[in-house]
Amino acid sequence: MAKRKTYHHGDLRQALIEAALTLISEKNVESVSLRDVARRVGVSHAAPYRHFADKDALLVAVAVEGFQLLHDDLEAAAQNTPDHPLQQLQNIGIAYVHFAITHAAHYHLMFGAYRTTALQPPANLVQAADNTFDVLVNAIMRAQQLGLMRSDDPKQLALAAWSLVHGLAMLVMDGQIPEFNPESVTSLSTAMTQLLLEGIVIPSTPSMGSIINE
Amino acid sequence: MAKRKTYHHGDLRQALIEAALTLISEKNVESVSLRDVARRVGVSHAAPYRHFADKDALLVAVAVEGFQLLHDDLEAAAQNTPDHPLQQLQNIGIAYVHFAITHAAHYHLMFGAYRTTALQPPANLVQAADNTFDVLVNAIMRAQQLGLMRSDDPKQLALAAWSLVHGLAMLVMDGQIPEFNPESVTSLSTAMTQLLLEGIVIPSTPSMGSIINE
DNA sequence: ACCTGAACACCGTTCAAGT
DNA sequence: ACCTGAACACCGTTCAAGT
Repeated sequence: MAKRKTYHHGDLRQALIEAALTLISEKNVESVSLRDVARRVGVSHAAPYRHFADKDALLVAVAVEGFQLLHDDLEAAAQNTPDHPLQQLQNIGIAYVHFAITHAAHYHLMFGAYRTTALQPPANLVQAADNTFDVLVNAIMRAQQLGLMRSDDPKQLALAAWSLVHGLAMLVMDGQIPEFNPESVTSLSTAMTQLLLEGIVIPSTPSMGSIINE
Repeated sequence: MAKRKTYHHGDLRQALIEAALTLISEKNVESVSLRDVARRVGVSHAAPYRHFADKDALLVAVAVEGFQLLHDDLEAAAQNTPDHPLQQLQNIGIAYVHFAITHAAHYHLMFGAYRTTALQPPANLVQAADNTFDVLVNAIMRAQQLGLMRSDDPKQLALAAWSLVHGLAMLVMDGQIPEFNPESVTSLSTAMTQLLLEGIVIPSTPSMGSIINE
């Protein structure tokens, strides 16, 4: 009892972040108010302003934590099959989509939090996203070093992969895809990443290799 | 004068949709209030409820119009090069990203409007999205008929393409990509669609054709 | 330093009442 | 039928005041 009376929570800042995440997971990003979060923590509705400039700043902090979680998931997926870079890359993609689906509200927040007020995302959010992106870039560079992948700019290749899994995750989360049952998501992301790896045109037709270019 | 006094606007419903789109384009989706829209049209803040169940219903109507515009843009892009299905498919992808960038606020609304209250998007919104998606599916089926493309389920192939352009558009709009100047977007979407067409692994290595599969 | 409570200018939504 | 104006229960944010 004595400990808890000390002007609240020891670390109100972190408590607010965790409460926000909990509430967002229970409902969705848009319908969580800053006053909700304060109530949840047991503090007045003005108290958060001692730790965050405004509601957006709190949401950005939650988003940054999300990118760190995603980064760790992707790294773990990469470590599972370090021997085969192409499998590794595909596993990263599958883990990416899996994270988005199982942390839907959090994931949405990660890419839309700042937009309430600011036009550009804050620097630390972009930084956290870049760190995550680098897991992809590194896997692609390893594959290139082994001669398994085109020697294009690895950032370009990684952007294609990121776009694919990000778009797929968004479409699934937004209910735009019929096959939306949680189990089929893995097979779906497996098929999609496979298509990007191999290409969707007929591969073994030497005579048409240049038709696409120009 | 006489005409405009007739209990407002003739078609208040359509006037609200257009005013909402204008305001959303000027600011962004989140910061536009239903009362703003009513003010813009010159009507009381309760008047919209004669035509829409709630704010979400109005936003969904705006989103449906967005999908119709996008559908028409994609069809136009497909008609430009009807002779070569692969070029056609790539042009559709480029036009898709171009639409998203040039109608950023509208595009965001199309994929996030309903989420304020509902968990699943309303049926007419999904229908409008499906019509747009079919432009992609049809282009892929034509390419398949000419033997230019894998004979996988065309919906699967179209989903990969949709995921790619949707993800790319989202990342660009969210400021997550360094190369975000408007001119380079076309070359960026050209490169990305090209990668999906051709694949990102080294194409001409017959001995490793089965490594990716399991 | 850190938090509170009242206050301000807004919301979305409802509903009796007007024409 | 279609719209209004007041009212309700909320917001995000600010700020003097308390400990």
